[in-house]
Amino acid sequence: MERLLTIKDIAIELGISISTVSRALRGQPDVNAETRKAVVDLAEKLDYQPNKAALSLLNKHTNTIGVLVPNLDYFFATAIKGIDEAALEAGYTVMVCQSNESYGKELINTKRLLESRVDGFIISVSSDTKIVDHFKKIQDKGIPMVFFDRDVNELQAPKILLNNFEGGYIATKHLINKGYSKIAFLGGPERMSISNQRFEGYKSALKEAGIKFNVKFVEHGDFNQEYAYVNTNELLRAKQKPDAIFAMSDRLAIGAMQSIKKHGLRIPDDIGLIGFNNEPITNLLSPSISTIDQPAFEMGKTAARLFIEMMNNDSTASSDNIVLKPKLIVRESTMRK
Amino acid sequence: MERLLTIKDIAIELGISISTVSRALRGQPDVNAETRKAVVDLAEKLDYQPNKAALSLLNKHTNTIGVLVPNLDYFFATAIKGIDEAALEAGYTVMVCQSNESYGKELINTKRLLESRVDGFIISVSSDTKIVDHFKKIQDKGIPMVFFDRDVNELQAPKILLNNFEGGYIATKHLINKGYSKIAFLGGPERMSISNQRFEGYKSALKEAGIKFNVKFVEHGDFNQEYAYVNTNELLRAKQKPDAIFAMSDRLAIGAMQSIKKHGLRIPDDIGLIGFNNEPITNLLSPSISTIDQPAFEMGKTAARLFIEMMNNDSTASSDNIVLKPKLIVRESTMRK
DNA sequence: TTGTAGGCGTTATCAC
DNA sequence: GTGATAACGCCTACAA
Repeated sequence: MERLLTIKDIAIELGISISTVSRALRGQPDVNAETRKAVVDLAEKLDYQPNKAALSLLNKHTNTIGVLVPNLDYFFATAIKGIDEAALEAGYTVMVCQSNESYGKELINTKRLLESRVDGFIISVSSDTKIVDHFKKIQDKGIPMVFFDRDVNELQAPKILLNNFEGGYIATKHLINKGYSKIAFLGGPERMSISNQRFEGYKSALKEAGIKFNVKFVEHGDFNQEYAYVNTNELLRAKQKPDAIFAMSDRLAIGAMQSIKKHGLRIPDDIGLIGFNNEPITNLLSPSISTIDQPAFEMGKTAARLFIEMMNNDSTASSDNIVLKPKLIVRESTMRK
Repeated sequence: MERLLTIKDIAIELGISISTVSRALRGQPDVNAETRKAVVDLAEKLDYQPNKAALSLLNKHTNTIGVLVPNLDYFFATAIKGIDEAALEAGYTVMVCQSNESYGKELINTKRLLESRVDGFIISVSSDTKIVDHFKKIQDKGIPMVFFDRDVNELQAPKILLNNFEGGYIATKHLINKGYSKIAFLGGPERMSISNQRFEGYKSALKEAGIKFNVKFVEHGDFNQEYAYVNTNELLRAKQKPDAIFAMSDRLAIGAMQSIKKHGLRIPDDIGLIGFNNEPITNLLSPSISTIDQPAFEMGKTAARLFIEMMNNDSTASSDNIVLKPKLIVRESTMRK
């Protein structure tokens, strides 16, 4: 790589000292107007860009936030937009890494971000992550971090979460209100906090309605559509068939929908279906899928703001959780006559 | 931010010199085995991470690729996965910035990436970008860059493109083969290369089939679904109605579909519809939408590989375009009996 | 108003 | 085998 322009080059060109150039460029008061103009003009003409690495070495901060996400699907892409916006406002740059739901990749990314000396982290852990020592180490170093969407019980750090329990509760209750009673739950990986919390909400709504919880109506597994398809097949092949399905994500709901259609059942008449996330696609499918809205953009923005606040107050220890409210979105897939 | 551990700390702790620590950590041969072990163990224990900024200052490179994309929708998210994968293999880190299709944001991002001293750029320009001086400046500095997906005629640089002309051609030809003849084109912003190339392919297919090109069947506009909805309304309200629509993106096709349904027309019987991109959603809608597949992951991976090759050969001037082939995906929306 | 010197974390080049 | 030292690009006392 070519050597890029430095203030030294400008100084030499102009026959003045480096410090004067530095001062002129940063608008310090004690610089002769002419000198300043000469410097600024030349810098402009030569398209000078300060070297962040040098700054970072000097200032002990990079003005960079490391963002760790499991993937770039609709939810996270939207959340990142929110993070991006808030970060930009505050003069921060964002470095995004995706783990692809893999613990190993998350580890590598964490290391890289640490080497890049990001000022802090905004994290949503991979579903594959069982031990969180890599995050504990970050904390030990006194580097602030904020978690969002996916909770990590083992870690004391500020978290921006959705009230997943409530989400599961209102989804299930909605199904019950619509007259469904044999409600199945399509979950994510067993240990996943968000999946489990939604599951608890589901059970709570059943209990409240006096409906006995039935283990046979519960399926757990991976995060993808194919899995949901297979598991729904199983539910529909069983002797005891559900008359409604609450899927813990829209992706899973779509997989379920495909299975239901393949079985020749009608939604919502034969079987009700509700998802979670309010991905735009749920409104385009036929029938459109009822779901629980999760304010992705707002979550990202809030996470970034909280992070920036922490940076400003130097309070890396804040551990207040911010819990956002889920919202029921009723569409055709649960509108049984 | 706290001061992070440095090799100096390790040196002091161990009562040896900084250079020895450096050598030990980097596995240089001329270090006493015991010394090495002491250093490595302590570094491990204290979770030492080298400071990239210092390295970068010294080495004049950052091992970082700046990636500039218009957004994080399905296509770009997938392409970024490809870039990521290839970059990781080669020891590069990726910094992703999205312009939100805004020229101003693209400018800011370019500047930031430049300040971060990325070793080079992988770029897909915003649809809003009319002048490309900011990219010319990068070239002038001798920093390598690779473009993908969206072409920029004014710039001489390697590009990974889809054969958009061919894509437009095969999409239109498919409609013609299915018996449609009054085929409308739903385009993106007027100046956009990809939109225009697809448009040319469309016209070429019409001509070949002896179908007279009709300006009234052409709509241009923004990139989003709502726009496509409005413009399709217009097409369907006109005296001369099309019997098929070729939308230059799946997003637009979805907007068109909503409009068609609202008008009470049946797809594919009353009106045929084909999109472009092969977003997964097109296969889930009812009817499923025929489309043109664009190998997003491969494009990203190829772009990154080309970039890395350029870095290794120090040949910043290569300007071979790599043109990938589009593939027709036939689904229900064009399967007229 | 301007210049000099020291330092941020790391490596490379010499010397010992 | 190990240790000083200079250098990377920049900023900030301090000195002039």
